[in-house]
Amino acid sequence: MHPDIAKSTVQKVKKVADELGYIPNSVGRNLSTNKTNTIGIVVPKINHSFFSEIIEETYIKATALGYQIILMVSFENEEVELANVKSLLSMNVDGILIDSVSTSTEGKFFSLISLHKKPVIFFDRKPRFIKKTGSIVFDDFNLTFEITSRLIDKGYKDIMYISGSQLINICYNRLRGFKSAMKYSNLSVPKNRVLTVDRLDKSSGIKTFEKFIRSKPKLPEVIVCVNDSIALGVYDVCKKYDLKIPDDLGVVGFGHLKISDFVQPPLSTVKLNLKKASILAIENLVALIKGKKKSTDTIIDGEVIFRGSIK
Amino acid sequence: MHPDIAKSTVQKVKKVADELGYIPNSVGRNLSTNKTNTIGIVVPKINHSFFSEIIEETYIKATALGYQIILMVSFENEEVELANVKSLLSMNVDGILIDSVSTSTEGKFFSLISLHKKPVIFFDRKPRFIKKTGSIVFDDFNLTFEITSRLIDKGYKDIMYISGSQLINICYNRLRGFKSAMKYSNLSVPKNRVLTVDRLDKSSGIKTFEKFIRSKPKLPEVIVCVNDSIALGVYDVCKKYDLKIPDDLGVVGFGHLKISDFVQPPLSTVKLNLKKASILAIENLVALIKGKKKSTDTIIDGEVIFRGSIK
DNA sequence: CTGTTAGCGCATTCAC
DNA sequence: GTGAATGCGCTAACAG
Repeated sequence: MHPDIAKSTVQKVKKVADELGYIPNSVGRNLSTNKTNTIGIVVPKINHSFFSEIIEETYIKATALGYQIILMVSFENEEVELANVKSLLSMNVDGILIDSVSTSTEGKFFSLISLHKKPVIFFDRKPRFIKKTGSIVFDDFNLTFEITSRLIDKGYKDIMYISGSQLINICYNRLRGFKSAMKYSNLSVPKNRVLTVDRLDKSSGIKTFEKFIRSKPKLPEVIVCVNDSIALGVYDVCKKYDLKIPDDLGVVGFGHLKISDFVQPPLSTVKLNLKKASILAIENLVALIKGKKKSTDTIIDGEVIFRGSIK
Repeated sequence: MHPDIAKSTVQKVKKVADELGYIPNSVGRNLSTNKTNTIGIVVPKINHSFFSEIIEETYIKATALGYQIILMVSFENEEVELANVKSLLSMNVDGILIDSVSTSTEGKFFSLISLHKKPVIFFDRKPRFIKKTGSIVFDDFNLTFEITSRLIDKGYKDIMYISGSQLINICYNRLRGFKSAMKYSNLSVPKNRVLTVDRLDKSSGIKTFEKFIRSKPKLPEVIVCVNDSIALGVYDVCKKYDLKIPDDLGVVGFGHLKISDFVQPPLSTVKLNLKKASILAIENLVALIKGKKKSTDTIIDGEVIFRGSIK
């Protein structure tokens, strides 16, 4: 657009175009400029309060910055995640934000992204074998340290932990935080007091914890779970086997799912600053896309909430 | 691709391409074929169990049929919705699924879609002034008739209704269902027993019902709300003004939000078959895109659930 | 300062 | 049956 064309002319043309219903075809523009003004987002699930909040917040921020979100869902499956990334690269998104479920593909999806020189931000979950910077993660270690320490302060001693794959940063750091807090108070963590789920969803939590219960074990006093989904799985199993929370068993989660406010008793958990994280993630990604900034790693805060699920 | 090239050759080429990390650029293909294999979806919100379930189910079905979802959010705002539709047309999506918030633009977004000859399916909410076929809606009239009739059977007589704009099909049909059920039992519906909210979200419900409560009215025995969000707004106001549900006031919603299971007391509501509706919507839209079928209108069933929110 | 043209990556068409 | 040329809609570079 030339700056010396009269504004009235520009407006008139625009108005006529608008009246005629003309809408520029962005596919042509995309091909010509090699930019699409789109950001690919890969998450494990949609219909889940944690992820739907992230999707909504990133959508809002991206829209405000002139980018359209292309949403991809991995359904907690690594192969699907790889296919998602391929699709995004095929669609020539300008950058990728990924809450990655990968544990064992050794970063195949990541080398593809690198090869195509696409800016990428790891969000929340990041495979530990990927060393590259450019991430927004939560303060998993310290928050788990804190919630565990405060349980100990309340008098709990025999504490069980339910973790996920140690190849994922969040599982690794949360378990480390738990073990550190226990060690700090000179409490031991026997091998049989750490369970591991296959996937970080409720059904995996049910499967793992029910297997434990069926072995007729001595119950721990409280169970710290790697996230709320697993904790709610524990709730289900407790109900099935008639164990009272918090009297027979305390339960603690991480992540503050919406329904954790409404289950009976309300779940003690860690509330993360999802909005702040989402906004910063998009801002950083757009800065990378525009070449305005180098990759950085940021840790986002959260807050421990104790409620009826513990004594 | 020529059919007589040996399969082994094809596989070899594909393998090499894969190893090299080559991924075809779909932007070029889209321009060349004038197809994008994308479906635009416009919804009022993401972080909301009703919509996030719809988004997830449509995503799953669309992916299975080879289409990528382009998600747009209107945030219950008509102008945003119009901008969303323009963006989708600009991106040259192959078809559009819209849960429309429009009440007064007189179908400006719709004439644009028509002008661009894009297949469109109206989902759930549809502006009443648009007569074109191609919709998947829920059985608003009959389900509201049923829930109201069953309240009457339980002995309720003084029943209030909280509705939304009568220009939106769901509000119109649900209110009609309510009035029909009342009339069927020879119960009157005085003007002051029907409230109307501006928008179909919780905050509008709070605003409207609180204004009513502040006028120190004679309370109805039960309130039937156009949806669960409004009903949960009523819950909030009842809590604030120390009204006990269901003793002081019964409350009934529509749509079965996830948290309606967990609020105290659990909300009586109508559970809709969202998965069935979502799948059918995508199937129909893809059939329209492929020119395999003419537009149809389908009504999806649901189920009345009575719980602690009524006596 | 304005109008013309080449080219983005792919599919399809047309000669060969 | 193969390979080269054309064009999709737009932007950017270029020539006039």
